[in-house]
Amino acid sequence: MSDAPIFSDVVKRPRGRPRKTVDERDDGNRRHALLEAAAHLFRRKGFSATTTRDIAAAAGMQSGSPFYHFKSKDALLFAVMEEGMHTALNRQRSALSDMAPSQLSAVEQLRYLIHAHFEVLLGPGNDFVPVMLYEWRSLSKGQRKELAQLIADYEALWMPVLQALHTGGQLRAPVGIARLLILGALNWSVQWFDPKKGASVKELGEAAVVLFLKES
Amino acid sequence: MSDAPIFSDVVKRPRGRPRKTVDERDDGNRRHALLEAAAHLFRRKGFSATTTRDIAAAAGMQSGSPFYHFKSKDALLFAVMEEGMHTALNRQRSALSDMAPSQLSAVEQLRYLIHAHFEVLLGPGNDFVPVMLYEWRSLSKGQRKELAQLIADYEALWMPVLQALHTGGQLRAPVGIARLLILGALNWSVQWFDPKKGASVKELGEAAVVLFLKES
DNA sequence: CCTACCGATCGGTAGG
DNA sequence: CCTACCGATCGGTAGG
Repeated sequence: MSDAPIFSDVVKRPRGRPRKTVDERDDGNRRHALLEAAAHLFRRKGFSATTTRDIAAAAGMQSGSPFYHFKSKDALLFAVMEEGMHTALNRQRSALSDMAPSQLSAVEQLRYLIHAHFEVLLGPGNDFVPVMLYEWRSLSKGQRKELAQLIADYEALWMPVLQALHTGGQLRAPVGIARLLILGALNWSVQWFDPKKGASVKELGEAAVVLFLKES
Repeated sequence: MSDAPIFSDVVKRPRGRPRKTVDERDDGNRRHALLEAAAHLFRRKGFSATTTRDIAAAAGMQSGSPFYHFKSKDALLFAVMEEGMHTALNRQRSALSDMAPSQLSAVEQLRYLIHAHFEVLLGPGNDFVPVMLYEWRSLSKGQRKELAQLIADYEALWMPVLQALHTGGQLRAPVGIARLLILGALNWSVQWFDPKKGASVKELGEAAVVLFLKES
């Protein structure tokens, strides 16, 4: 057997995992693998109890490598939450624009908002939003302020619908408090919802609609 | 002034903080000071981000002293949660027994349950129940199992009331899901409630009653 | 309940 | 993105 390499590029990758095609290059791919791993672990064990070594291992890297992609553990948490909020906002905006042409009733609009909210929250493989909901205290003041804008945008989508329901008599509680209580009821579901038993996400959404509205 | 002690017990306490009366002895006092400090810090920073040194300092002790009262940091967390659940259960049971003689309507019973729940959750200086609600994942399997019984007892107090409301047509969602959604709406309030602004605990309770019931 | 301490782990970095 | 490593911190303990 000859020691001489036949193709020069054989020499060029002596170590590392093989790369199937040119399109699978590491661009933002590795970075996002870290985000997925971080979201999963932050949710399961909490931010503080998760080590950057855990995250690195889950993404198939060595212990120091996450810091090539993120400045700090904090920055990783922030990036997870930011992606979670963008997912939720995009999902909700497309839900609202879908129904704009048909001019649905306020009741139907709330139904859409609730179902979309549950889907983002409880859908398979979406750990980003739960982390956003349950690790707020781990953020710095500056990070909170930045995310607060996205949260305000999200809540603003609900207000006109709730206001219309209040005016129409289907929602009797004060609108501001109603929003907090309703979103709380929905958000708390990440603590107990189990897709493998009990109600489905769809059934859960319908139960919520029926619970909050005087008629539906 | 004579150097000779008049009472022999003056000699018996050469060091330590002065003790006002015999009744204020350290018995379970120091232990409970640790529990209070732990509850406060676990709530504010989370279990994992709180060090046993933080807790010791907040209780006026040295770093190793908490382990004289508790076997481990885990045991401290468990004790905090257990006390939280006992507080909630006792509060709710006395609320229910208060109204038994007068035979209130199911609507009034739910009103009592909701108000009592908010008071325990949002009342001043009660960090025990919030820790119970938000640090569940930090417990071991065995600890979870032990607390699950107390939680089941607590939830069982709500079921007959919700069932009666469902039968009476004031609550249309399935009773099991309704309980989860309602308690979720209430529990989430620890994330946003601020006694210094917005609604009071009482107003919040009334808003919740009005939100969930078809008539009230 | 304090003093003094240990072994382990953790976030992060230099230099490639 | 890996190797090798540092300084700091942490839960817990022995012995009083």
